[in-house]
Amino acid sequence: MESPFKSFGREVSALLCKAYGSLGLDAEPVVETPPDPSMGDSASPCFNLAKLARKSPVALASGIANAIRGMERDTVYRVEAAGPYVNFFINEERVVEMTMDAISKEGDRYGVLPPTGNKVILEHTSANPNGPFHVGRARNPIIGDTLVRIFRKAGNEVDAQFYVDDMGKQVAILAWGVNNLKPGDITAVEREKHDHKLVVYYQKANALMGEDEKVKAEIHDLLRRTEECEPEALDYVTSVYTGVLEGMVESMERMNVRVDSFIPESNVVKDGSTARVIEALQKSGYAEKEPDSKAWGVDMAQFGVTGRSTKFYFVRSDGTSLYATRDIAYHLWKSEHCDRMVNVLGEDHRLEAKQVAECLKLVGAGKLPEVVFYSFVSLPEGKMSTRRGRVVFLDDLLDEAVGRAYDEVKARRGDELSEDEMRRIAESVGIGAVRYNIVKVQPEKAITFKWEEALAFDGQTAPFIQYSHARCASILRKAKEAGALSKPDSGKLFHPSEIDLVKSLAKLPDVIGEAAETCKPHAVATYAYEVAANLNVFYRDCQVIGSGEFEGARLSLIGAAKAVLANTLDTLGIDAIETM
RNA sequence: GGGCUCGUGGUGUAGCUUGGAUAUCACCGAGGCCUCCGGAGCCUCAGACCGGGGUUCGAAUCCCCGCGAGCCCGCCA
Repeated sequence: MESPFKSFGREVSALLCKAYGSLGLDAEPVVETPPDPSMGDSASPCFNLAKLARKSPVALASGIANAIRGMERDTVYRVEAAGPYVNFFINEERVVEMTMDAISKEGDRYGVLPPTGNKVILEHTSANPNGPFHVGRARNPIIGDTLVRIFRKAGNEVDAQFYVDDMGKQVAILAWGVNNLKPGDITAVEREKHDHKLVVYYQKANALMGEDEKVKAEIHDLLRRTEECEPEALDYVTSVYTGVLEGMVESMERMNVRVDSFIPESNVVKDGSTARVIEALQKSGYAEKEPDSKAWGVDMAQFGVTGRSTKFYFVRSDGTSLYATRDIAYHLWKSEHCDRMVNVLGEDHRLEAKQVAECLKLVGAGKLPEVVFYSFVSLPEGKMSTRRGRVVFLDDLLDEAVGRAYDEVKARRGDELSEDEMRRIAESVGIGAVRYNIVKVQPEKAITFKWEEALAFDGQTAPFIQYSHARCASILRKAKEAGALSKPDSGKLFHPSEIDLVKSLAKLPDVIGEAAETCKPHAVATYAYEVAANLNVFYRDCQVIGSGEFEGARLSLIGAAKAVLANTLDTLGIDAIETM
């Protein structure tokens, strides 16, 4: 069923078109949201009509409003001319009825859109499995997983894919290090997780490679063998990186991030698709061979790329493929297995993504990926750098957040909750705070990591939203204990705070749909806060339990708000807890 | 040198796609609110569209020129 605001929006446009017609105005109506709710739910400015009709916008507005007042209406309750604007007020009774009805029918599934029949392959994280996540890299799984959840709620079948770079330099260095260095060569780490224990081998091997020609030669030999997909070489690196990957998966799982498929890069070499991509590019007419070399490239200048070098190579002088070549093959494969491709990439991949996209066109791909780029997270003292030891590991951030959440719960409710309950709540609150803090900001904005912001539990944060949800749960529990028998009656909802809350609940399906359409996870984060804030205002203004004839309606409203908060939090991958 | 992205109160941030009325919200700061369903809450006050041009009746929003920050310009990934 269509959401109240969608119906309203369509009706407003239709009414305006009819009014324009009856007044002989040949123009496309403009509809916008007024700055203040007291001015209505939608508005149409009449400035652009002034020239056309040779009348003042003020006169036009009142003429249009008068014309519309005579028309039959459904969700549009009131039409008013206010200066040069025509303001439309939604029929609040209908909004309440439609929304409460939908929520009571659909329950937890309210906000889940009907199936689109589309399959979406959403690639995210795809980090080199050579060490633990730091908070910069953590932006990828959080944005990615939130998008996965958004797309699922928007009615799509989604495959969340992690493209594992098993042929690259990073894993080769790691593998060499693990197999050639002794524990005495490296500095010990406290954490038992494999990604933390193994990354030090990578770091040491990386350093040695720069000093020792023999090491460099051995690593390059290994790299050459993995690039040729020599089975022993691939097994060799795989046996090492799986340990790191396990550690990374563990961190992701702790954050409620789940990947459906791990696709090793070597797949697209083994199955011959990379070779086919190379051939297709060579025949495309846009590629050229380097003289006296097997190397091939496409000059990207013809596609608007500028800079010191515009040449994009897809075959090396020794005839082997490059990372981007294989990435094209991978994307070609994806394009044949889904209706929509979405990638979450760091901003450093912008040029590569452009090169891949242009080449996909050249080889006749049916569709191109939609890419969400995110900017990097830096520290107040500068760029994050693993080499210089200037990093904050994700695991440390999660531990710290959960620890602080634990202190908070213990201080508030230490005497009524069991140790186990407090631990569970702390985990949900701490993890939620971290996820929300990262996802609430537009991906393309750079973030400077500050502990006090990452660990904030009040204001626009996950704990605030979780708290609102728990508050609903608490009221419903209390009502049940008190044996509240009041019948739901949405006709009894008319306090302004009740209406505001219902209006925000009504938006959920639109918010999900729009977030999926525009790939904007932060829109859901903003919405979650809006609902929670409206809930708290309602809570302040309206007594629920013991409110007599209003009790039934208000209990339903609390139930509806709880369902929306739970569903919205779930979309953000944050636990909707019953108590905290 | 060239390109891409970003720039909104002290700090962080929404709005920018599709120009429109008084620019959203949070943190910090100042002041206030529990005999009442959970104070991780609520209320009041203070404070911002990087600069300059242009388009327009109208620009945070579109265009151009600057400035500042990030990222990229490898037969690496």
